Amino acid sequence: MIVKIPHTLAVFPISIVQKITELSARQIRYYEEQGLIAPGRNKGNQRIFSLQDIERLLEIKSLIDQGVNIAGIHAIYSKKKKDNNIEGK
DNA sequence: TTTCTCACA
DNA sequence: TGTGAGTA
Repeated sequence: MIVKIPHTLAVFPISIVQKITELSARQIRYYEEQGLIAPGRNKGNQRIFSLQDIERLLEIKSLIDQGVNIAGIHAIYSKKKKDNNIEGK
């Protein structure tokens, strides 16, 4: 049987995200603090990331590598939202 | 053991 | 950003 898993389903702890994105837990938490990502929380107040969160983190990572700062990334994401609105209509 | 928050280098 | 302290 084939089961479709939504990328929005958050189930990964920060240790897994750390390995996949190659970012430090410090950076991941910092980017969340800056509003770049919005992972959920489990009962123990621990962050739970979805595939979408991980993909966003990978994109942020590449941007940081290119020398883009938090403000710059914010600008890029707000622009994307705009583009989506345009193409979405 | 692992993750969390907070504070300091 | 990294790291240590004290928790849950």
